[in-house]
Amino acid sequence: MKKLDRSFYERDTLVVAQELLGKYIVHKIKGKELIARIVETEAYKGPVDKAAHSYQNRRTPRTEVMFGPPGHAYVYLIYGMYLCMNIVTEEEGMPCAVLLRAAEPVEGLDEMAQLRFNKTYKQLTRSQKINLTNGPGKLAMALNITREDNGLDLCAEKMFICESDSDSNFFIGRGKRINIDYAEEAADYLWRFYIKNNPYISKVKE
DNA sequence: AAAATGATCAAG
DNA sequence: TTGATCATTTTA
Repeated sequence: MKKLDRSFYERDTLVVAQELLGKYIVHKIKGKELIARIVETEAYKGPVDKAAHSYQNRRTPRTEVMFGPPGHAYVYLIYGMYLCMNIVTEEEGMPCAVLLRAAEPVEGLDEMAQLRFNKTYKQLTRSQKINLTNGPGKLAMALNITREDNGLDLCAEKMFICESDSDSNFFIGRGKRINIDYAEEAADYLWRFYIKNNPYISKVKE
């Protein structure tokens, strides 16, 4: 598997969000590799996007990493309990990112099961296996992503994204982003992307 | 349907 | 300093 380099991320956020589908996120943890296949993403284009934390280039301690170079992790706490994993995109100074919303567990299944449910993978119910990484907070928990990972360079060794060498044969679905009702007209942008018919995409309320 | 839970940020 | 808000998940 070949690691993506910085030029992959230094492009339009909508393109990066779509092209991240089917790629593998790898997190090295205590000599083990936790690996999951990305199946759902959302684009956040700060300068023009009312849904983004960095809307109108709002620069605060939290949004600072999005102003930095692409290919870094933007990790933040949401609802007081869960972390969301994003990847900074576009050129330095453009506060944009892609939220990783869901993935398909590939390697390190026992570690993920432990992190999510404090069980071995074998002990999980069918429902729990599906629920390991099918939402942004769940994904971050299963991959052991923490606040310390905020700002981490994803072109380095600890955590990175790899090309899929197989299974890049899928259709991409597109829809409105989730839980951004406050964002007025931006709430209707079709900036959420997912692999059609993949069982690990997040639950969407109708 | 609603609780859990705490950082964040703009207003006062 | 305060308090509303929140790119969610779980439980009931």
